[in-house]
Amino acid sequence: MACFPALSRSLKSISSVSSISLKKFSNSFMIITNYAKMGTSSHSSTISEYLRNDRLDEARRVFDKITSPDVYIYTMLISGYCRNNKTNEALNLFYRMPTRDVVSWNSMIKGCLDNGDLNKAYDLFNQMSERSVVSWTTMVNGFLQFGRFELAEELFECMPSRDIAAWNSMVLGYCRSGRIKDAFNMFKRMPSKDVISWTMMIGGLDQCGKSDEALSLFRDMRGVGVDPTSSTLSSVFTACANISALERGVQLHGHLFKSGYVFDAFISTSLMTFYAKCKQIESCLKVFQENLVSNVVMWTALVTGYGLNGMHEEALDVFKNMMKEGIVPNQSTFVSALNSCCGLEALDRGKEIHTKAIKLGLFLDVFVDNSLIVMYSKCGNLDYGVNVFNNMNEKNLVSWNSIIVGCAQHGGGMLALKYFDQMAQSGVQPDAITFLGLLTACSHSRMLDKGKYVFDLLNRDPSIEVRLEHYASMVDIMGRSGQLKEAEEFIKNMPIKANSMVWLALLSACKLYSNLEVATKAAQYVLDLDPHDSAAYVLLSNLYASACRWNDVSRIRVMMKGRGIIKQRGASWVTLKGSKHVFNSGDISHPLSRKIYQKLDSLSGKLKEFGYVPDQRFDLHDVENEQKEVSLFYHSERLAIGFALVSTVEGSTIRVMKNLRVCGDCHSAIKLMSKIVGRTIIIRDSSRFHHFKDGDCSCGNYW
DNA sequence: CTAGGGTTAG
Repeated sequence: MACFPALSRSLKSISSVSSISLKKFSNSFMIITNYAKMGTSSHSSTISEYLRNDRLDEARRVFDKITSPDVYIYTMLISGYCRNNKTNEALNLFYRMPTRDVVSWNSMIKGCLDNGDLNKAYDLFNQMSERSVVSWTTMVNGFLQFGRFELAEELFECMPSRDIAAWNSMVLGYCRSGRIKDAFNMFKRMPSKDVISWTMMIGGLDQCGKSDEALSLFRDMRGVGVDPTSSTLSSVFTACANISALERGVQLHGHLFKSGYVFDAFISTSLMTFYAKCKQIESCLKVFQENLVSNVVMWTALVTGYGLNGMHEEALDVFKNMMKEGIVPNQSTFVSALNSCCGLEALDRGKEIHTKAIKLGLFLDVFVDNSLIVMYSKCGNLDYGVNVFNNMNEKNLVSWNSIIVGCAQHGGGMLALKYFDQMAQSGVQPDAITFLGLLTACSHSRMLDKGKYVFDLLNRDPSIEVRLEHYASMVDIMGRSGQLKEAEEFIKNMPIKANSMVWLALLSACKLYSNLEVATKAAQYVLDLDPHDSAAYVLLSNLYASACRWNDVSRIRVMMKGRGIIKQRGASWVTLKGSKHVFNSGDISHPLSRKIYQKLDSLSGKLKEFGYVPDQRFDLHDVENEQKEVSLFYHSERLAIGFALVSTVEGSTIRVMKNLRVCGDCHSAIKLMSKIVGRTIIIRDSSRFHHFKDGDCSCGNYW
């Protein structure tokens, strides 16, 4: 209220304007307009044509030639300036106008609002001598858009007359800021509703996560005989998509189809997304193919649809095809395509798409850049992600979260904290994901004190809900530092009940420190809470094995068998020139197998010279239970590295992905290998990235 | 396209 001390007073005087006088006013004005139009119609159409193409300077040149431009032409130009964020030019013209009508005032007010100047807009509004219902609605909308709900309400209540559009503005304003209850009250209060009112309310409910209520409101709407429009149906299909209401959506789709409904791009796109989210990718494709028009949004929906169904190759094919068809991808398309690169862990493909984004001038788009950061870090190239991040003009919460999480996954704990500092300086408020990233960073870099500090910060921020993931991460941090008892106490003192994830973090730490006593308790909790968590069995079994408690080892194995728990088979892969080369332990199926084994054998000789002694414990009962008879030297990650060594340029970075954890013996061997071959070897295992370089690993040997 | 209210991809 502080900004607008005069509101209540001015509203009182304003509200005395009767709707009757407003009507008279606009009628008489229409005559003037039409008269004026006749004299300058040729100029007016030229200017209009220029403005349509945002050629402001040319429009202005024509305008300047007119000796006495009428209100209509002035207003046209003012609106043109406003649309192109040139409020000052618009205002200059506005003040220069010999006479102003209600439309020019309204245009100017809207322009100020669109360019972020609420004060100026309200100033103008107050200066008006005659206001139409549009003036009021524009101003109400302004307050709503700026989150000034009290002012919007006050102004709305003061309106001398309200039409449906005015009411709809209130409903929409509330919906857009998540005030769904207020929106619904307003909706119910409306003296009469049109299809737009219903549509907005349906869409609003859906966007607030109340998709089922949205669908039942749609039923109500049909019950009172209101016919849906394309907008309504789009929102309805989106609601069906959001709650995977396959049957409901299919029914409606069929019904519309049978009634000969003409599907426009909006409905088709929402239908596609509906089918994609319901895992009906064929139907999604069918809608796409059957639609007569196709635009970038529909193509993007198809790219995303394949991505949602895990068909990332297909998604990228669609991305390629759309460009072949001459459709120019936009930010959203790039976001989806890059997301599929993540799904494929295909750094090369990601780079290609990055190059295309640059060519299309989208390299400073915050959404594209955020996706690039995630893509690069997930595909194993944090440096490129950092580079994108550092060059961004505008960074939002997602940008900061992406870079912090990226650093965390790559073991860059200090870097993550550095970015957190910068984030605070930039004034972006952290959220639950930021803190999860920071805690992961501390855990992966074994930073106990920093971790405690971060956790404390999190707890002191009342706006962020501390979730189980945060607790699990904190347990991880304490556990990796060997504070097993403390971690156990911490879990017992949690304000919310720990789940299996939290106890599993403790169990992992017990494995690291061979603490059977705490491990037994932790394992009990994990298995009680989630009897199908195979990780818990594996950890426990390995713990018993390293303590040579073979009876317990076989007891666990029997238990697993009885409960039908199968350990995942270890696999590692390298993506090279778009193809993925997958290796299992002892694999000899790859065409280059002979060369790979030769390479590894010659390397193992050198490894011994560097003092490497194979750790047979991992051979007998390693974390992934790769076949015992297979020598340690041929674990899947080593085969993948061998492949990369014989297929890539000397000195280049090697990137390997693995589905399980790297075994301890491989970890020591790969460290030395990185030194011997003079290569950086980056391995992403099931929980993080390891950067092997010069005989060392970024994980500090705890992972 | 001289002014106010709704829809699709992310």
